[in-house]
Amino acid sequence: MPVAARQPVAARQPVAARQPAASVPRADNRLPLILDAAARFFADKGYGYTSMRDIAGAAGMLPGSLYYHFASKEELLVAVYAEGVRRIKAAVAPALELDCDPWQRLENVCAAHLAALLEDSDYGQVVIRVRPDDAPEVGKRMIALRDEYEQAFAQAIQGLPLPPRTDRRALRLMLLGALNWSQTWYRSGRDSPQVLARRFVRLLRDPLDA
Amino acid sequence: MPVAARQPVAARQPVAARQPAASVPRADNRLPLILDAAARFFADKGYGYTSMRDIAGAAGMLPGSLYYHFASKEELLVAVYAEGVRRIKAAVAPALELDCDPWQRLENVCAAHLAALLEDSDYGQVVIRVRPDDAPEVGKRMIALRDEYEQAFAQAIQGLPLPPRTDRRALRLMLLGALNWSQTWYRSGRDSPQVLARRFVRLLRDPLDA
DNA sequence: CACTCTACCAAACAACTGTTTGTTTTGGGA
DNA sequence: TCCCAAAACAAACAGTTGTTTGGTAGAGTG
Repeated sequence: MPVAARQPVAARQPVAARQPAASVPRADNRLPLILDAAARFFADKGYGYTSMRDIAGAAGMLPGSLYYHFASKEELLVAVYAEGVRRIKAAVAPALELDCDPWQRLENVCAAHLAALLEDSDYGQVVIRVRPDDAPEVGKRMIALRDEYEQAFAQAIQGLPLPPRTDRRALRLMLLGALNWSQTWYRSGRDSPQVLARRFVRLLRDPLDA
Repeated sequence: MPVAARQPVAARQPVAARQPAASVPRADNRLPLILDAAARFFADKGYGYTSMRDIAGAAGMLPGSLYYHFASKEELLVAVYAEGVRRIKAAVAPALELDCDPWQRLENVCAAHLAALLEDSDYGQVVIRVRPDDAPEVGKRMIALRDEYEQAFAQAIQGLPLPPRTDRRALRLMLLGALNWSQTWYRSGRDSPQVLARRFVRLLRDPLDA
């Protein structure tokens, strides 16, 4: 699937600045359209199973035209991925800052995380679905982006009043894993993210040993 | 990536039976080699990112030769997938049948599940890594195979002495999700499956609310 | 020893891949 | 109005993909 591996030279005039003057983007810029289309395909077919032609077609343009905006397919992926992380962070942030019971806060954070992952937009799904090593050239950047967010999640766990010697790292991995894996079995219209978050947190909070 | 989509006609003489007599397989059959190679590639590159040439090369034969044993790439995948499910089931079965404390049994089941998933062989990893919809033609069969196993897992949870009105379904989804997602962050040589299983089960069992 | 399938080789097929190149359209500031 | 850069087109490139076809070495059986 790496197919070509010709020199990735960078696009003609990427999205970066120029020498002389303003380099003002135009109003009819279809870049957001490209990102939306890419996000949709990456989310429900996966990165490798999506071709540049799929994306270009959905955005109403020709494959080659994408390379005016992105130097490569992988660069397009990071753009979508970064936007995905940004959205998840934005969805979780309010819940994180709300001043209330730590357990309630965690539940809200989980609910926001789930909603961003399962319902809100394709961007969020991309972050969970696409593996960094699907795009070797930019994998490290993707991991960095993801870690950045997970730190925010860790913060919600750090605030919990837990018994001494509780393994907070294990707790984080367990909860985040359970949430992320829900992409596998979740069906829209049944239990809402809010309800699921409540159940999961309650399972952790309450003692199950009779 | 579906590339061709020509008529899948089925291989010349698949692995099925013949009309006249015995159809005795030969001793130097390289079929297991093919399966092993496929499992290895599927496990660490993913289904779509693995080409028939990759597999054939690793098995020391030509791409076309694979079609003597399998009618298509997707059929090869189900074969590997089925073997993967079989191995996970086999790994978990002893723990499931052992007569002991239900919580201890669950922990053992989780440990076996994790070991099969992370360390034992590539076959197990394929079951978690490859999504059924990566292979549309055989996706349903893959789901059926996976469900078959998850029922066994549900059995371990059914045996737990839980407080009334505990949501066993949520508990199963949560635990299984956490275990399966571990493929993302697990690094061999650090905490063993046994240790991880113990931590996870304990987090559920003990009350975290101080 | 002759025969029969099993299991493979060798070579091609058409479709599809990411990407490049040169050219053209078009919006917005001067 | 002119003009330039932004943004897109049109067409090709070289390589990879899953798969098919016809042929053949060589075990295993009688």
